[in-house]
Amino acid sequence: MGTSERRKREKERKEQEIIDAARELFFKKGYTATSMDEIAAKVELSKGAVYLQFPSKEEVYYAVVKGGMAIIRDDFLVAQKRGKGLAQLEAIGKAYIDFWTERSDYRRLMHENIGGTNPLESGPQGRAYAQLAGECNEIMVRSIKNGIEDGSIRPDIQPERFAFCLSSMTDGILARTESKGWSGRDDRFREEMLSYATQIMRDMASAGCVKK
Amino acid sequence: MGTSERRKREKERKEQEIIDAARELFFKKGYTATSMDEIAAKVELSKGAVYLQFPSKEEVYYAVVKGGMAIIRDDFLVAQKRGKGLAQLEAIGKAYIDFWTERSDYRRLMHENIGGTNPLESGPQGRAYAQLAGECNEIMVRSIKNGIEDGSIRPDIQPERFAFCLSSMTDGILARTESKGWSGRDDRFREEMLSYATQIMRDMASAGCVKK
DNA sequence: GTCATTAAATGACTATAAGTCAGATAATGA
DNA sequence: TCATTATCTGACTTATAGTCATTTAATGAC
Repeated sequence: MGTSERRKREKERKEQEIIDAARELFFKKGYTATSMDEIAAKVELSKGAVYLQFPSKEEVYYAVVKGGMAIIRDDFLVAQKRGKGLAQLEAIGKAYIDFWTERSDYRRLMHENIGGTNPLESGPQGRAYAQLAGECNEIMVRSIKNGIEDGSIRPDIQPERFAFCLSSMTDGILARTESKGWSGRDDRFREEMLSYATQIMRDMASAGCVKK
Repeated sequence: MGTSERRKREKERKEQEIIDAARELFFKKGYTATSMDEIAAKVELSKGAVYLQFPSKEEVYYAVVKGGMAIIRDDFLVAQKRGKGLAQLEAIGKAYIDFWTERSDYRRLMHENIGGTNPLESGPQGRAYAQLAGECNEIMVRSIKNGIEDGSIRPDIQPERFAFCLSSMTDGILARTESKGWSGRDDRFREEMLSYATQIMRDMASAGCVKK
């Protein structure tokens, strides 16, 4: 019988409905302010039924932000398509900043720090999310290596470390300017800082920048 | 009468006792896992009495981490004392990394993201904390300006922006390596990254690094 | 010393929300 | 028709931040 097959599809459709409802609520009210009861109500299910699909609220969160990370990954792949390594890296940097600038919904959600538990320990959705984040990192590292090979990036740059520092700087700026702690500036300020940060790193990576 | 004077001192002593108890518990179990009831029990007071001193758990948090930020500020002031601007900046960077490396207690606590609300809106303790963070930033900016004036730092560096990017990178690395999301490495990895990050920024700021 | 007034402290209570689970309901297929 | 299995329900448990009516203690005027 194709019954179990259909059941599986049913289950997946329902899972997607929950993710869609959660995304909408998370975007509107934030993660913490959204309750599982609200999500359940939105998909017209009981809370128990939601917990049948996701073991925890955190997993629902990762299922949602996974979508954002997938967009970033896809943008990175496009950015990596043309040009020398340095140009690829610049395009990747631009794609990253564009994403965070344009998708303020994802930005707010992804920087509303949850308990900060390890996604790898959260469950399948957390692992899928971490997987995508890892792919993004690999793409960046790949472009840096390309740049070193084609001579557009300084050979003494360490690809993995440089990529880590670069994305950490961006994330640090985003985290700070999101839950604006000390410097309560606006969107303009964030964009300026992101732009300045990429400029610094570009100059740094560029083969044209050497120690005298 | 010196009564109100004594009362005030009493109140301050009690406040300090609460902060001390909270620090110990936060260090041991983390912010989230520590309840106000536990803090109250530790100082042998009722929860209500604790709320007489602090309007919220968050304010207790800021009262505690304020201590860590004060240490950083003091270390920065010492680091700024001698040498040219670039040497000052390097010493500040080293002090920052040393603090986060040596004080894993403060590091864990200060990077266990709370709801991420604005300290300025939290209350007096939050404001005091933000004040100290601001001072740290000013010290860094000051040293960069010193460096530009004495010729040890590239004149085209923008002090405020550069300082912001530098500390954001460090914070970003710390945040990532603390609640290790994708790259579940160890202390060694964090220290390597922090060291690499400061090296990059030093090279960048150095007057010896110019675009060909 | 007495007592009204003010300050300090108590802890039971409220509110909120994540996660559980015994029992109800619905689908399947023999 | 009915046993079996899958799905769903929502009341319940647990945990904890924050409140507040009530009690207790200190103060100082007389």
